[in-house]
Amino acid sequence: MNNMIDAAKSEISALLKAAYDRCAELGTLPAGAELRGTIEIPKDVSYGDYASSAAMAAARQMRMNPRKIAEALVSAMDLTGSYFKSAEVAGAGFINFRLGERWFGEVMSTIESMGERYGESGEGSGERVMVEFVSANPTGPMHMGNARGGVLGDTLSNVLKLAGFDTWREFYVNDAGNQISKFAHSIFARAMQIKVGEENYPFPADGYQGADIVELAEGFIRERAPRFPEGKTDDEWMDLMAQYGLEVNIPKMRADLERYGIEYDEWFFESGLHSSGFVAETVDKLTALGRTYEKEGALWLKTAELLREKYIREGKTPEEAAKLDLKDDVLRRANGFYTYFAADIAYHRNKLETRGFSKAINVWGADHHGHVARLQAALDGLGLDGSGRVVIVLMQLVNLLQDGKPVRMSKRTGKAISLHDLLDEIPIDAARYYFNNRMPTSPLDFDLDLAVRQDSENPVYYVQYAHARISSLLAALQAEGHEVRPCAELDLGVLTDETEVALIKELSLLPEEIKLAARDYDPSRINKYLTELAARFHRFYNACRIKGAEPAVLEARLKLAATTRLVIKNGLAILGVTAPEKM
RNA sequence: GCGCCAAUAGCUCAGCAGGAUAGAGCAACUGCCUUCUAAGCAGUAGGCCGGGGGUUCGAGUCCCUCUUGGCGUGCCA
Repeated sequence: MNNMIDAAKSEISALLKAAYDRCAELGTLPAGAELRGTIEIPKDVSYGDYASSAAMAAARQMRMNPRKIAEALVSAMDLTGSYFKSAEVAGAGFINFRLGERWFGEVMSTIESMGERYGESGEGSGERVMVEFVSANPTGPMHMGNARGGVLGDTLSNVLKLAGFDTWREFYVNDAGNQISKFAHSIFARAMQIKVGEENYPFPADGYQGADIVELAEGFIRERAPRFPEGKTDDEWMDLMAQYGLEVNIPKMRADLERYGIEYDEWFFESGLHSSGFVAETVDKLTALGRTYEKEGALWLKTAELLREKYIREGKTPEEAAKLDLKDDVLRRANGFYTYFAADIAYHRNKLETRGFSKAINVWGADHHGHVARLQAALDGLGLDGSGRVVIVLMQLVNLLQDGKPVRMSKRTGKAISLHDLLDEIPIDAARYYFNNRMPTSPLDFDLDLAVRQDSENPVYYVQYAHARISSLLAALQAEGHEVRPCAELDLGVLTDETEVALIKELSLLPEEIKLAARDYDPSRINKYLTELAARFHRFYNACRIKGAEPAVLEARLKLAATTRLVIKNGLAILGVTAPEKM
């Protein structure tokens, strides 16, 4: 088994069950009970390595004092050949287990045999899931929120893959709809201003103000239409401008993301859903299912009805559901165009039905949370179980700070700091670590002055330093003729210092951390884990010298250091952060 | 009004499907390099876990309620 935490826990379950069966047979405990209770790792090592609360959980059912139950179980327990060297009763009825040499040896040999794949598990059983993230509007540069979403989506994809899911990364390109029309109008206005003078042509009040729009207008005239505005209607020009703008912007986005270490399996274009008729077909299907109605020339989705059904399925009473203040949504405007919502329903139908992903996982900014339940309910209405299969990871927004004060960001006024600029300022490793350093649900303050600093203030260096330190250590010992040898040739039982034991236990946690990060859609756990792992190593390093130790101890410690380096490297790889040999 | 997310040390945040004495980093103070990288380590100090009820053998964690803050509630995306 790769996950030595699971291995230890399942052995405890088996030991407890065997002990209980024996007790029931002997009559020391009442028969017919089911053992429950948690098995956990106590915070305080003086309580052992694992603790079971089974006796306390069984107290009521057996009508016995929990301590008496625990004592009966422990005295009937046979630890011979197990991972544990002792089990004892403590506190109100906890059974505390202490790990023995066999378990520590297996942790080391598991990591050795798994190598770069250590951390993998089969939780996902190969299930195909899509992670859609960033999906920024291609009408301008990506901002700090996209920078966070990019790291979150990319890292989450890595975590899911290691947890056994067949993961697909996708960028949804919103190349249709109102934003694009506004984009075209903005470029058109800038182009006119170039031709007739800024004061002679008004810029639309809701247009994109950024300098990038002026550049697009200049580029368009230079490369595509030196004679603009002659020869075509305004609408024709605008179509060409939108097309040109996307042709320039999308490769730029792709390049910025690649520089950031993010690559997608697919860039999926919204326009394709419209041109293939899939949006219209999806809306028609909802209509055929009786889920729409017409009002004031527009076609509406009965969102309120769908949401009430969803909430009742999830446990609300019909009375509670009836009280909620819910609104319907327009799918097709009075002008005949489909809304973004209609396209989004079609897109998710495409993910789940056409392409058959078992889950559609989306990283969204928290400001879109109002759409989560609506989208799920709409897909429920199509019979696709949107409530179960559409997972939205809501990410709180980024507050940019400079000189300790918030910087107001707005794409419309062009005052945002772009991802592109950020990557010019801050090392990729620091940015990737920093943006993944908080749970998605927690707002993130991005302190420009702090992130720019390339010193120990930046937590990524703490982890990287441990890796570099080990690398140089291994090199120094290699120069003296000491090679890292396989577990089979070593006596790892000599690793008895508390810092050594604590380090091995920490090494065993990576697969478990990945499993939990995947379960909770929270890759920031990996940052915390790596910080803790690095801390355990630094403690070991300060407490135990390797050079000059007894040969058997030296070799075991050398192996421990090399194993730690591998685990740090695997962990940093999940984050897309490099593991330097030197610092 | 309704809905979503939050509230834990001076600051920024952890707290793993409810477990034993609530943790880390930063900031403050004290120590540790003639020996493997001091971007490191050891230690001191710092808390009615927003208030109040409830469930439980046991609550920072679950439920209800109140208070405060962020966000949302478009024929925008």
